[in-house]
Amino acid sequence: MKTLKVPEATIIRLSVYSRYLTEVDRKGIITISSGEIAEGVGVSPAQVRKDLAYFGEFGTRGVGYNVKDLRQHLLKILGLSADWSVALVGLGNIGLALSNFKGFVERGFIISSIFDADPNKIGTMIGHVEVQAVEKLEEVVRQNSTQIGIVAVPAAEAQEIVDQLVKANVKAILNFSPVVLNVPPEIELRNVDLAVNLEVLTFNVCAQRY
Amino acid sequence: MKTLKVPEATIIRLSVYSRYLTEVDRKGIITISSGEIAEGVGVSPAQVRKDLAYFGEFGTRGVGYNVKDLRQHLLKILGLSADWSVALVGLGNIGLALSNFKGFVERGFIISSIFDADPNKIGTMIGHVEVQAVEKLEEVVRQNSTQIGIVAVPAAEAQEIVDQLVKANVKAILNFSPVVLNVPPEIELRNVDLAVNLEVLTFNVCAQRY
DNA sequence: TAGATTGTTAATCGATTAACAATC
DNA sequence: TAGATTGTTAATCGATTAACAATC
Repeated sequence: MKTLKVPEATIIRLSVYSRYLTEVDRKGIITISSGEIAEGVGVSPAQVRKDLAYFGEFGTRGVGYNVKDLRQHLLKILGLSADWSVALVGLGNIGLALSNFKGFVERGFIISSIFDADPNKIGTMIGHVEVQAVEKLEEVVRQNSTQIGIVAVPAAEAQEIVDQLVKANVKAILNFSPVVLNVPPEIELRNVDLAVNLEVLTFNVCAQRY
Repeated sequence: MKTLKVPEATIIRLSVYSRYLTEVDRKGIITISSGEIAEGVGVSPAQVRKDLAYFGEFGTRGVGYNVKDLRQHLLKILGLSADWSVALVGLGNIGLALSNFKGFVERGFIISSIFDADPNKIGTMIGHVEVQAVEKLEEVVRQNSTQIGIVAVPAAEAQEIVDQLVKANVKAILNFSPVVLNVPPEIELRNVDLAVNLEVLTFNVCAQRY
């Protein structure tokens, strides 16, 4: 199969389009044009069509796209046809916030296990999930066949946790610790770096002076 | 002044370099080469030198860069020479996590006001900051000359909050709501979209099958 | 048919990489 | 001086934009 490489920026936009289409669908709108999607999410119509073209032909010339249809296609492309089991490691401020985050459940990300090192937290319930000792991570994650790990532990512990997640056979890791992590090339890793986001803003604010 | 446009990817990396240099400096290391920085943060040496070259000549040929020096230069470039006053709007799960996030303080981001709509939260203290009614947002933010707003409110309210922040003269907004926001062009806006991050991962995990 | 909008190609723009002269 | 490493230019690679033929 000729797998034309898809830019990561395209994937991010597809995710945004799909969420926008959910909203549009809720309003009962049946058909939408690339121009309307573009308007709704703040990109150009050409960009929308180009992004979709990586994956097929989903529209009808002269008409546009069927909202429900396109939405389903996008969810399929993003791998969201079925739920994903997620392991959350670290129940500090950020971990706790993530454990309650509605946006994950809505998109089919089910937090099926939670781990922490603090004895006071172990055994407590977060929703229907019991917080477990971090020592059990590898065993539990492996048994659940959990494919995604979310790392929200202090920077100093992050690499150790990631190593354990890799041993437990997760396929992807979302990291909230502000450290550079090493993983084998077949493991998907993304970093969410909150301070960096603010610093891009401050740079731009300062750059306006020039 | 000839303001050569700097890629956003470069700014993000400068932020990462600066944090890495903080770490290296703590170990008492005096000099570092572009190759060592590259190794430490997972990019190429050419990339490091190119990124720095947008802003000047900070190294010595044959020797490398002075760690403390380069770190200071980077902090200056990123606009981190002085503290920034930040207004946090929304004290739900994510807002609460952000209010306690050490990484902000470390880099000079001081949360100087917090707002929420919930009467039960108004008046409570988060550290040294009293939670205020969201109705006071514009007045307080303006009086504090707060330049950065962080939006962590439900999607439905986000645009309204952003409009108020803009009226109150903030220069930059970091948005955690999964909605597309409209701001005047002079306002810097960045979106942190947690679900999108997971979806890039699931796409890539699924794409491995091809 | 006439109008609208897609899918796709070509042109443009921008970022990364490689190579090397400058120089400590 | 010889070795090392920067700063910078040119080459490559990749993504976005513009334009338009295809077609509903």
